[in-house]
Parts: sequence; structure tokens; C-alpha cells
Amino acid sequence: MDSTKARILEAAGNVFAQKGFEAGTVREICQLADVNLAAVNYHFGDKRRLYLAAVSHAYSSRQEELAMAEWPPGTAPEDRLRGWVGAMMERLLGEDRQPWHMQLMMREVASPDVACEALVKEYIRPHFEYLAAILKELVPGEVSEERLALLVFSVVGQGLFYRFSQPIMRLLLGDKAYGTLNPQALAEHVTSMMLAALGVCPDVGSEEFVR
Amino acid sequence: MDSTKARILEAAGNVFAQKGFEAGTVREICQLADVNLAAVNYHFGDKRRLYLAAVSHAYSSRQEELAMAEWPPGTAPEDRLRGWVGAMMERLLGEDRQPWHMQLMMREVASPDVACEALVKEYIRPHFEYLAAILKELVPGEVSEERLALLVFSVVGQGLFYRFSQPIMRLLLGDKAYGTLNPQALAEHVTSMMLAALGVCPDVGSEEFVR
DNA sequence: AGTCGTTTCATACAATCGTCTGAAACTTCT
DNA sequence: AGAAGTTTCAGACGATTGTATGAAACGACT
Repeated sequence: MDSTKARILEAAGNVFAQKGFEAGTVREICQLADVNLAAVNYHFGDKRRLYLAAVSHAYSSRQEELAMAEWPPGTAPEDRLRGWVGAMMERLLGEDRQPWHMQLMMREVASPDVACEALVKEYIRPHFEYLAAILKELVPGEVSEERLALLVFSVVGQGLFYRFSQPIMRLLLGDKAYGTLNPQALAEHVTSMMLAALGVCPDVGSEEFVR
Repeated sequence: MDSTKARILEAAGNVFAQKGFEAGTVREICQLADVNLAAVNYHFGDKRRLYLAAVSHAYSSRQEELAMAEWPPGTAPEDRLRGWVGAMMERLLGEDRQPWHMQLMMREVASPDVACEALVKEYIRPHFEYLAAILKELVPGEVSEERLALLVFSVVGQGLFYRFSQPIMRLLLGDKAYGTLNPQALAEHVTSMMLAALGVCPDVGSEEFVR
């Protein structure tokens, strides 16, 4: 039955995303997948290759995102930026997301392993270059590659922060104020920050707080 | 000899920062500290309390930062922001930093534990409120607490990203281009992004890239 | 010098880890 | 139906983990 392998992969993604490679045990994964202990060894060889397969599965099952939204020709780059940031925040914080895909990928980003190179090549770089193309249109005049990269990092850095530091933000703001933050509001904040910084939009300080 | 306890704490910080709580072993810590295995149990009770002590030591030994720079009265908030961001980037990426303090704290931020509350209360919140006060002066007119928090997060998020995603950036940019990034240049980028977004400075796109 | 509390040591223990083995169960094809 | 290949199973292996133990070494004080 092939569903065994799939169930192991799913369970491994969950466990590794939640606890990391070392802390997650093969036994726990097999129990969650309702599969015999030896199945991991049979299907994946060993624990490390199971982990790599889980990471690989995480981003390859998300590559439909890379069929980036096709905008009607002539769509303003401001709107494309807004759409891109909104999609990112939805992926990071949205309710209906596959719960562990992003978490596992971020774990690999934080402490990179062999899987990291393929992850960058097949998932991160396409997104990176797509966003860079949008930003390039927004910057008046010429812009160096390094500078363009910094602008991309400013967008992504703000977005990832809201995911990465969720528990800290909750402690800082309190549960009530934290509850008012939602993906759309945060995306609008990041977008208008960038547009204001690039001189496209009015200043951020004078804008309304979007709920 | 009291140096045993100190050496254990130092070694534990290194190991835990590098490998995390589960992957770091008591034996490795004791070997690095050149201390008998049982010393951990004697001085700290068990592994978990050693970890908490290491996290606590990390931020309490960095609390001299909280004696924030005293600016001459009348210093422009732009310059105070520049100074704050520069200090943050230096702490995150500077050469002469205690290598594991920040890494261990970020680990606790990413997957928070019991130590997290104290870390927020005694280290993160003071920094948070100090930066919030600076930004409040930069925003024209009134600003809600939630909005002010978002602005703080935009600054910190960008800064942490450069630390958190170092290996990814290296893979994305290549070693050569990555090498041109230094704490001062990144701090200047973040600062000017914020100032431009808040309408204090000219647009970011038209600025020179600071090396 | 001798006593007492503190600290360090070598060693052992139970538990849990990843991995392996050989047999049973199942699929597939003739 | 029956043989061949594939998948699953229970159980065991050695290695490594955190922790506990009792004796030895040390330091301070009378």
C-alpha cells in the first residue's frame, strides 16, 4: 500500500516542524502515522533521509504558488506589490494553510542543512526574483542589484517577523491587542510602508490604521 | 571552586545556542567546560534548569545595553533612530559580540519556553518601549498604540531578518555580493527606509547605496 | 590537627534512541 | 491457484541519553 509512505511523510512533516530534527523521534512519527516502526527504514532508509523528504515534500507541494498570479497587462506595480505581500501574509498566517509546511521550511532556513540549497533554488529564489521584479518597477531610476535585494529583504523580513515572533508579540501586546492583528491588516501595513518609503504613496504616519 | 559553575554556564550557552536544547547533550557541555559530568546535576539540578540558567545568563549579562545611550538634549529623533538601529545591527551582526548570547535568545523567541516570559519582561520590552518612544516622535500627529507597535516591528523585523536568514541570503546573493553587506550599511538601509516611510527623509529609491 | 560542609570525581542505572532482522501478510502476474 | 516480488509486522540490538550514587578531595574554622 502506497498510503503508508504518504502517511509517514505527512506525520514526519508535522513532527519535524513542531519539534525539529533531533527532538522528533521516529517512533512518534510512526505512531502518529499509525504505521509500524520499521516502515520508515524500509521506505526512506533512515531518519535523515526521511527529514529531507519531508522538507522536499513541503516546498514541492507548494509550488503551485509559483504559478504566480497573472495580472491584467497594465496593472500598476503598486497593486502587484499589494497582491504579493497579501499572498505572503496569507501563506504565513492564514487559517487554511497547510499547518506545517511553512514551519518546516522556516526551520530549515534558521538552521540550514543539505536540504537548504534545493529549497532556495526551487522555492525561495523564484519568489525572490518575482518580488524583485515588482520592486524594480517601483524604484525611480536605476537601482543596483544589491540595493534591490535589500528592498526585497525589507519586505520579506517584516513579513517573516510576524510569523517568527508571534509568541513574543502576544506577550508584548497582550492577547487583546494582538487579536486585532490579522494577515490583511499586516499586509496592508507592510505594503504601505514600502510604497511610502519608495515615494509612491503618502506617508505612513498619516494613514489610517487598517483593521 | 566557583569557576566550575561559570564554565558550565558558558559551555552550555555555546552548545545550546548552536544545537538547541534537545540536540545539545550534557556530556558535550561538560566536556567543553572540562568538568565532570555530575557537576551539572550538582550545580543546576537537571538539564532543563541548566538551559533556563543559560538563557537567563545570556540576557542578564547583556543588560548593560539597557543603560541606553544618553543623547544630548535636543538631539533629533532621526539621529536617535539611526543610533538605535545601528546598535541593534551591531549587536546582531557585529564581530566582537559574545557569539552565543543573541543566538540563544533568538532560539527562545522562535520556540518559546518558560524562560520566554522573563526574557520579554527584562530584556525585550525595555528595548521595545525605548524604540517606540523614538518612533512616536517621528510620526506626525497622533498614533495609536497598535500602529506604533507595527512600526517597531517593521524596524526589528528587518533587523532580525538579516541575522536569521544569513545562510539564505548568502545562497541568494552569492558569497561576493553578500560580503559587501556589513552591519553599518544594513543599519543605514533600515533607518532610511523608516525615515522615508515616515516622510522625514527623501525617498529611498533615489538614495545612494551605502557601503 | 581534626571536624564539617561543600564540591568534584568515577561509575552505574534505567530509559529511549535509531537501526536491523526474519518472518508474516499482501499484490501482482501467469 | 501458485509462485515471485513487495510491503508490513513484532521484536531485539547496541549506542547514547539524563540522572543518581557514594566515595574522594577540598576549604574554612575551631
